[in-house]
Amino acid sequence: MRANESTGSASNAVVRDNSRDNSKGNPKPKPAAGERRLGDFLCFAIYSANLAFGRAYKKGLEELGLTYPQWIAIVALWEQDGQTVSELGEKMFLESNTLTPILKKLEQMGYLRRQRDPADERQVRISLTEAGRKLREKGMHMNLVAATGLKPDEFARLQQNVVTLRDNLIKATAEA
Amino acid sequence: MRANESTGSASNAVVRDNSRDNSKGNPKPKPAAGERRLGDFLCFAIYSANLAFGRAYKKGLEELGLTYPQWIAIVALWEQDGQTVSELGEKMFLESNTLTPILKKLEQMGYLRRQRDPADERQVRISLTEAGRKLREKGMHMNLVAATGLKPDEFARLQQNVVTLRDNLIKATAEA
DNA sequence: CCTTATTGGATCGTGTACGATATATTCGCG
DNA sequence: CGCGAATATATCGTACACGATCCAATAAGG
Repeated sequence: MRANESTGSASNAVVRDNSRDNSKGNPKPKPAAGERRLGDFLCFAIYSANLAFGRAYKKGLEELGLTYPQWIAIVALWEQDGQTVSELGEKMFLESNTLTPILKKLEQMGYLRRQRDPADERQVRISLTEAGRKLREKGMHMNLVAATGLKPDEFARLQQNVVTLRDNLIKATAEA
Repeated sequence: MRANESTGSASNAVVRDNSRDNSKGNPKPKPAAGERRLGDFLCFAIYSANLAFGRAYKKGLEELGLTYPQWIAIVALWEQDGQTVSELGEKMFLESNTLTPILKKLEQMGYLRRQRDPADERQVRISLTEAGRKLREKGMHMNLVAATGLKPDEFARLQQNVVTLRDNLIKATAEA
């Protein structure tokens, strides 16, 4: 076994502007100065945080027999029933090509119904079944606030910042 | 005939019992106590922000002929060459089952080499080729800071908060 | 040495994401 | 009314994520 790198430190973010310590590993020899490392990318922070959320939710969702996007769809439908696919897609930031398989799966599991709108047969309206609503209740207990290690006000502020970030990105992307 | 789809029985009219008829300007109808709406979930904010980042990067990455995870791998390898698959996985928060196909693709594209470590043939060491390093240079210009609509200090603080959140989640998940 | 356990990657199956495309339905306009 | 454009959803191909599992190479223990 090689001695030099069997337990490499996980990525240490080095934010240059307000260099906060977070020094827990040993610094590795850096190839160059002045270039951005992985830890400097906000997009990577979000990306990896999303993976981390997925893993944190996994256990609770397994008990429900759902995946993460499936669960989000249930929550979104519980808020308002009878949404069309594209309305749901707006909420979830997904399009029909992603949403349709998820919805078909959930329908097959008996948690929702998909039916063409008689007034406009192009549209499909989604409504939770009784089982679907029950599922939403059962998932109510899943609360990861503690796992985030954030105080309630930090939690709320961070969420608001991320939402703003997301909306700005979408706007900028649409304009470009 | 419609494409295929069996949207279930036709016997049920679309019932919109909790129809909150999203007319613009209405105050948000209050759900029962303790019930969180989609917008209240930090995990959903992160999830959708990640989607938004993917879309924002898409254009720039297309010019490089890379996907988002492929690009992250290039950046991570540029930081330190000769990493093993699992070391790279620690940085990217991915495991071999996800990483191996990505690395094989990048190898096939000529951006990196994968070779068994002679000292321990179980390990595979990854090193960027010249083309791979050039690619990293070419991608250097991709900068979405402006698109985030955040001031540099806000950007840095948000990133640090997300990193902390991620690490707390991982810790909490590992402990559970 | 020989056997067994562990480790590092790879493979497989399922489920998202998403661009490109297909198809059905409705709309607009002559 | 008829027909092309627009709309809403579905399908297809590619590429992640990830649990489960397989395999080769090494470590561990007699």
